[in-house]
Amino acid sequence: MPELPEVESVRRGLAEWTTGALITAAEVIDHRILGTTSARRIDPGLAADFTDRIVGERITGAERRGKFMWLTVGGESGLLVHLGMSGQMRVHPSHAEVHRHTRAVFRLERGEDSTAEAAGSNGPERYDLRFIDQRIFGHLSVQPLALAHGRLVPASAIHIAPDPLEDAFDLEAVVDALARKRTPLKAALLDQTVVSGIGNIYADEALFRAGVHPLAIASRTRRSRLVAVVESAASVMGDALAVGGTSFDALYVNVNGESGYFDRALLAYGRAGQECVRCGTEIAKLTVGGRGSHFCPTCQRMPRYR
DNA sequence: CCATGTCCCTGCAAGC
DNA sequence: TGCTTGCAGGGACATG
Repeated sequence: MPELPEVESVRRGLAEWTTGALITAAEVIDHRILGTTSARRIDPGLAADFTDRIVGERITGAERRGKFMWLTVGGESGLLVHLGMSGQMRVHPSHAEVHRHTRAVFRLERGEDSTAEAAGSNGPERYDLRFIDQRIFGHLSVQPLALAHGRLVPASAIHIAPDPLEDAFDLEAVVDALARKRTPLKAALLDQTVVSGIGNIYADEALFRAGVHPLAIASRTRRSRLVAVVESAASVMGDALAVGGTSFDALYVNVNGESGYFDRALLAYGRAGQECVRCGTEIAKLTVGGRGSHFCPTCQRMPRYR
């Protein structure tokens, strides 16, 4: 399940493989990956419009805010890529066998100018960029860029808060936003308008490391504890990024198809019934905000509110 | 405005 | 053995 560290690993690969490349062709194999949930119903014009907008454009960079990632194309727009829970962006030789869950294919061309057929030139390098998504929770779209929190981001991502790895990240602002939430802290951490990039795995890990119960009400939690939770989220995601991210169920791989190793470092997520590494208590699991939440009942005490 | 609920989608695992 | 059911999850949108 790609969260910030996994998306950043993919972004780095995309930056390396696609910057400066020309998009010479694009094919949408499954139109459901286009647009948002309402738009993805049935709109035959969408796929044609999508490909028309990017074919012939040159990719100038790969950027990310939280779990939203985009390739800058033609200077003024972005090819937004959200991996959802099972999306992958893979770089393949054009002739490579097409994987079963491939939903879109972009043909890229990079390197020498096609006019330069001079001495010893092999011509431009050609390869595929493929969007693969088993569960179709991910999506692609071409968006105008708009200013939000000091950066140009795709229009549909302007409501997203900066993530902990950005210059614009403001710990005090995040804590202020959390303090206004009357919801369980776990749910507030997953709210991408408060802080972006945190998903279910790292929310559980951050709460465990900070020793805070997932059901603690954000607005009733001491600021010092909110700070600890947010700092834990930032550090645990940084640690995960350093080893290429988490591949809990093999749905996440980078552009080269490689998995990350952080699943071995998870202390709470997916460990229900196992012993807490700190105190030996069985890790418990409950549902918060519709998401499975793993925690240690001893290390993460539930406050008593009056 | 804010909080909560529903839906989208597929593959796997558990249960009968 | 083979079916059905439940579960996993991010985010858009609807509802209270």
